[in-house]
Amino acid sequence: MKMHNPPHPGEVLRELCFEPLGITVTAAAKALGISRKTLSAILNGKAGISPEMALRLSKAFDTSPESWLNQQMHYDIWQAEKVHKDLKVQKLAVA
Amino acid sequence: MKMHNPPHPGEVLRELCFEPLGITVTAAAKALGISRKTLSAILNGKAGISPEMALRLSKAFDTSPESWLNQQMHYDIWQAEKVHKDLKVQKLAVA
DNA sequence: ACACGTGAAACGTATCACGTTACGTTCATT
DNA sequence: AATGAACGTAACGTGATACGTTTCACGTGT
Repeated sequence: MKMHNPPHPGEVLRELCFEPLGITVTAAAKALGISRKTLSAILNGKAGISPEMALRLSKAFDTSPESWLNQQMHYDIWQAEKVHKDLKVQKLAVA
Repeated sequence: MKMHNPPHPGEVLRELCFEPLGITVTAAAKALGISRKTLSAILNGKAGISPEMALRLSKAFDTSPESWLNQQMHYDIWQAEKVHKDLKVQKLAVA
């Protein structure tokens, strides 16, 4: 199973949660208890979703922290695969 | 669904992958292309599994990076819930 | 007794999340 | 036209974390 260019979790957040609610970034940041800059960075793909942030989102939107961190994980793996294409690792388990 | 004290991914690594193979930490680190210290820290719960490390493990053991980062994610969430018990967040979505 | 593998600590570097403060732009209301 | 809200962004500092090299102390086997 391949992942093709997974979206940044921040974009998903914006499109799936914030835009439907019509809430401003400023207000949302205040509700989440974080700074506007931090939220802005996430929504614009400049920052990832930390475990603590996943907790906040799960409480605000009545979801699971896992759902947010899973997106972040897939994004991170995809990024890591791009950057570390030439990763030389010896096989340790029998084939 | 609650997670009760999920094990540190490093312990799982040690018990499920390294002990059965009877490989030394030094040799495994060399095979993975990382320092012995870094591997030691992971196996002893002093460091987490980074996306890049998950990639290395997946190549060495013919598994998926997701399986490793998933463990790390659950561990991180559990930790975050312990530390940030009193997280005041306003509900944003309708109940 | 000596060498080797191991765990762990100290130290340095790089990256990243996060906060505060500040600036410029755009848009809407006055 | 002017005021203020909302937004993106930059600078700066802090703390956490991953990673490396070096070093030290504890074992075990030769």
